[in-house]
Amino acid sequence: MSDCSTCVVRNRAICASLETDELQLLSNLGRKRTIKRGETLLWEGDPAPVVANIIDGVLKLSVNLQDGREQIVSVMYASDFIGRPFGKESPYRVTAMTDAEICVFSRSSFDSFAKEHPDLQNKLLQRTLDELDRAREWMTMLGKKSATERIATLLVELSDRLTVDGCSPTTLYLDRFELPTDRQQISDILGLTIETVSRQFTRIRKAGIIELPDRRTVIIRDRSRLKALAEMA
Amino acid sequence: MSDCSTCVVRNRAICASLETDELQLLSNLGRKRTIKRGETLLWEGDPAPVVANIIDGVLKLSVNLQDGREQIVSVMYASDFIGRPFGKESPYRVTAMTDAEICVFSRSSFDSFAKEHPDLQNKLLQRTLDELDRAREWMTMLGKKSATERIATLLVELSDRLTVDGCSPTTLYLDRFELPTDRQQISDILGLTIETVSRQFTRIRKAGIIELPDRRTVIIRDRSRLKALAEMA
DNA sequence: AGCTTTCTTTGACCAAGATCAAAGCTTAGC
DNA sequence: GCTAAGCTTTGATCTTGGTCAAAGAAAGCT
Repeated sequence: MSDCSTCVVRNRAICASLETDELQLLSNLGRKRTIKRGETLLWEGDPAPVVANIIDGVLKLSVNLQDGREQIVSVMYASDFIGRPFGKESPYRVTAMTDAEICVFSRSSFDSFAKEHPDLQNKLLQRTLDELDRAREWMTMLGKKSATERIATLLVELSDRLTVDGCSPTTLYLDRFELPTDRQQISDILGLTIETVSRQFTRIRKAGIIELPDRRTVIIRDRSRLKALAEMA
Repeated sequence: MSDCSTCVVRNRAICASLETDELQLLSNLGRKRTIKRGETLLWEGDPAPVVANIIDGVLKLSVNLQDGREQIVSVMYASDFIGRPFGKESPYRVTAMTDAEICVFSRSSFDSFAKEHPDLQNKLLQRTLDELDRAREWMTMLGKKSATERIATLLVELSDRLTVDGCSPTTLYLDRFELPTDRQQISDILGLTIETVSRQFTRIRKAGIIELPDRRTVIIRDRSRLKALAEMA
């Protein structure tokens, strides 16, 4: 890879745990790669030959049931870490929701590098714990929340995580952002159908809480009411 | 703590990554503790002062919404690791579903011990990754599966994880086991209501797939059909 | 541009599961 | 043993969100 020191996620990705010279070593193992929207990086059941950092773009992890149903189990953003280090195969499919740029490592070389850099491993552990917390929050949504609550929750999360550079130390929420995906995928994230998603968007829009100038753009007009919707009914 | 070397989960818990002398050190930091069914070990939002290994019994992690709804986000069994090492507070409540025995460490002492034992940390990372996989499988269930599929999935999982000693190398399934909990909690695990859970139990029983000699006991009569139910419709 | 394809919205209807209510069973206490 | 307090099951009805179908809008192509 050319140069980690100028990488836009240098200080947010797991690489942040490394000193300059260690970073150089890791840098030799990885390479930058772009993937097009819709392209699948890892298939479920693959020996999962790679792990990666997301430099830019949005990717999804999904579980696909045999009858064609798909559940998106995670949406990953810039600086997130992708893949299954140490042993196991990837139990889910990893697909780009937008054009994306990632920094790829072969799993075996990453594994052995990690084994020798406890700080990196510690960072990875903390990230995985955070990811687990996020997954469990999502479970609560899928298990207990109504359609309206789910849409509101997703919009709040996106306006939080989709910040242009993502690294503002104070939490910066965007009031206008682009949905990284079409209605079908939103429904797969939320465990709803496309029609229900559409109806709920219309409902929240008519209530004056959001605006939808075009199919991809969301403008939040009343954040506190949106948050209230996300929390209860 | 008295003696790790005779601990029943010695070879399955994260302690398995330690040599005898290291184990002795860790052993000095921890202490055994019993908790009664229904007792809560950690509250959400707590500074989460402890982490623990489960020696025996079943515990649940739950998220409680303000209006009283509860979603159980994980069920933990013997040898599982509980708590949030490194920094963050516990975002969920940890409660015993059965009487249980656990091995507790103060978080600060565990954290510093872990920092000095990369093998332990590596083990913890692998466990967390596994736990993340489990959580995401659960998400698929909550997002996409029908009531019948959910019950069947839970029964298959319980018959797998509730093995008496849990350490058979070949996968041993139990055909007769005790539900660790009442119908209410089953419904909170599955994202259903208590009535739906009851009706589905009746349905599967009448189909001859399981028997329910009393409210807590389940006997699996036709595992392949149960598994088929768990996978699709 | 005009035409096709794909995505989104809206409507009418349906069904799975929730809610409300009551009756059976267990369990625990006296 | 008897009674009271919980669980659990069953039934009747209602609601939310799913399904089926068609009309509108964008985006792509020639």
